Amino acid sequence: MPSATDQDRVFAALANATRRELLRLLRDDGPQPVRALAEHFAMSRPSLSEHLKVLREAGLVSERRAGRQRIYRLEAAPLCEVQDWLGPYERFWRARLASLGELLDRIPDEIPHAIPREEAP
Amino acid sequence: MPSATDQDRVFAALANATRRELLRLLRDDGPQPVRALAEHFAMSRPSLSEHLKVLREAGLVSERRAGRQRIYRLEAAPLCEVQDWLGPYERFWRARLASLGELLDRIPDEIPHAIPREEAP
DNA sequence: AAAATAAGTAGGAGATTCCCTACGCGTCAA
DNA sequence: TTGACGCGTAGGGAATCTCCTACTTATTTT
Repeated sequence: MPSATDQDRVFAALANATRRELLRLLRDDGPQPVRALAEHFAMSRPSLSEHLKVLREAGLVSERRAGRQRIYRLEAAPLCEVQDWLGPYERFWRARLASLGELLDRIPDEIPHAIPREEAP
Repeated sequence: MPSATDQDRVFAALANATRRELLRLLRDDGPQPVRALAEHFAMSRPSLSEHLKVLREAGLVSERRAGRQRIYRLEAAPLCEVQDWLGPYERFWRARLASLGELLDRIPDEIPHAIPREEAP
């Protein structure tokens, strides 16, 4: 029954700091073999291989064989879909930031009254 | 040891279709009590309560008591942070879409050669 | 051909997820 | 005050996640 959707797989893949760091490395340092990626983690290499598998199945990375290495490469298309998913929510945080702005604007005047000192009896 | 970060909690909260649908309902229909939300799901109400708890702990919803109801409300700030996180990846899918665009531009000319008809012998 | 290298797979332990039913707590209505 | 209502929490079961240590497979080097 619980056949995960594409979106489930993408968000689940992103819900782990190790996998997000893998994506960052592939983004900042370009395509790399597993060995090079593994140097940045305390984790065992097989565990890292499984993280890469999760990213692969979410479509977030692709793999190319080169001799006995496998070069992993960032695939950003699913992230584009995440951004599309965020779209309809955007106006909500814009509204919230706007009212925070107003609040901050009012503070200089209102602070003296916001926390009134107690009077001695 | 693996104390989840804020970002872990947000992505994990989003990695479930029920919770994403809850967010959509709060976005499209505004703040609501649990009962109203529950009408849209086949799931038991206590299970839904736990999904709301996950969303609460990710900061994606807030709760206000009104009599014996609890009104849930969308809090979009963490989604704003997701968008910020996406920022550095944006150029990757733009690059990819651009080259897809080029490809599509070439198709009208190349299709006749792309799948050549077999000649009769 | 044998050894070394790169990386995936098997299998398992412990934690977490996601669903359920049963129950407890506070609030409103008779 | 008694009962009904709205919601959360407890506890449990099945599945999944995340890590590990072997082990296998494929390729390159000696």
